[in-house]
Amino acid sequence: MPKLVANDIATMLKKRISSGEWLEDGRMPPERDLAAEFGVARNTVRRAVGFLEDDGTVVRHVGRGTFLTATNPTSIASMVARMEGTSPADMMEIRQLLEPAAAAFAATNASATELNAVREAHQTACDAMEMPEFEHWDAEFHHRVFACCRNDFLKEIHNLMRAIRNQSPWFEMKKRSFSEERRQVYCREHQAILEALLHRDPEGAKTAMLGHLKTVEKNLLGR
Amino acid sequence: MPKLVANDIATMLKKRISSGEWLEDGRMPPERDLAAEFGVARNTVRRAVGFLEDDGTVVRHVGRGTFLTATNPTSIASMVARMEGTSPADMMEIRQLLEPAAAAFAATNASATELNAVREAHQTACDAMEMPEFEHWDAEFHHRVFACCRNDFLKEIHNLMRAIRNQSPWFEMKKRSFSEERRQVYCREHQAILEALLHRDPEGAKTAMLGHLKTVEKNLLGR
DNA sequence: TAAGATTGGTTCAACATTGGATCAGATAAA
DNA sequence: TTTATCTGATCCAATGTTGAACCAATCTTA
Repeated sequence: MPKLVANDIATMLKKRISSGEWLEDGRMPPERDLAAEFGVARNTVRRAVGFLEDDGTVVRHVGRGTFLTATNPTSIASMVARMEGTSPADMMEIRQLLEPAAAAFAATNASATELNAVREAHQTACDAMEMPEFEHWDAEFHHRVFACCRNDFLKEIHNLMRAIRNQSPWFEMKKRSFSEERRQVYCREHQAILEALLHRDPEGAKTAMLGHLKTVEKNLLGR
Repeated sequence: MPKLVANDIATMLKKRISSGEWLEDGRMPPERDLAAEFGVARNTVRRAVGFLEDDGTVVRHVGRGTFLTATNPTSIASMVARMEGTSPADMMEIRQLLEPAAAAFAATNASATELNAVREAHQTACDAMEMPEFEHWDAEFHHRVFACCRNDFLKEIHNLMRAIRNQSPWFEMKKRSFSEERRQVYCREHQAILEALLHRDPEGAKTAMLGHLKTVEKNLLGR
């Protein structure tokens, strides 16, 4: 039987792909380069890459090159797209993971002006009587707490969550669950968080935030 | 050197935009200037700026210039762009928030087949001797732990973190910090996590994961 | 207001790179 | 020998970059 070099090259390529090579832009070297690298004719490389194409590992475009499908550059966009369909239950679970920790960070790290911004958002929310306005300053309160912790990535995750929650199905849900009584509860709970921040009390801020989020979850999901 | 210069220029421009350049008046330099600066033809710059226009980062007006629209920090595209610049320190902080919790979820929620997948990733990583291959199965181990918890949003956040860590500066950093000794330490720590999962021990999984991430942080950041 | 300069929009031809396709010949296994 | 595979080569088609020219909208200046 002949040598089946193409098969070997295909498995080598697969190994290198799965080991993270060419992940940066998802683009493989030209067939001519691979042929030179493996010391083999281009036809053989073409056959090997053809196998990868057959099992969907790779896509080829004339004039452009060969690209990995597993890690194409649209993947970040597609992740965000999937996130947009996040269920309220999942979201609340993650908020209860992140926000208490953020509050604790904030209690130790916040500057005076940042704390002032938090207080201001809290105050404005308490004064707001209309649901959309309250809603906005409520979100702003949480946002400013995140702004206090010195972690940019955490801030961006929160921005992402906020963007998702601002979409229409969420808005409807929040509107349904809104009531004057609940608004007052939220204000009291925000007050507790704020005071813990002002007292530079990480543990207090953490538990106050967690308690608040439990309330929000109960109201939002009705359980 | 191959093609797709326009792609590279587009990502460079995005980076510079999200790093706050040209924020004063929101106006980018003329295409002719950019072409000179990057040392490419204006057509290439036009194509690159065209990409930015496509995803809404920028608007163009004949006779006036090209202007940023991303002064709106809540746009998803700009959030993703900022996340891509996440520092290793920030990333590790968030991993230490999320992954122990995910491990705890996994210990209570995972199905037998999911746990088997985790074990398989662990085993393959332990057997891998090359750095890129170990790296890949290491990441896969963590990924499969996340797959066990029943929260889709959490999974997507982890995908996001993984995508960020797959970018070139991170890869270099991981390569520098890699050593055979550390690989063995990671294997032992993964083993501990896996065993906690198999014993359905949320607290154990949580602390094992946290300990592991502390080790990774120490190795990666050198402190 | 009018003229000129600046800037993005459009088109074109030339060239380089890259995957697609084919063929004749060499090599090795059945 | 027959058959499948690899080699080396050539040509094609699609795509990207370059450099240039010209147009149209806008701004600046006289």
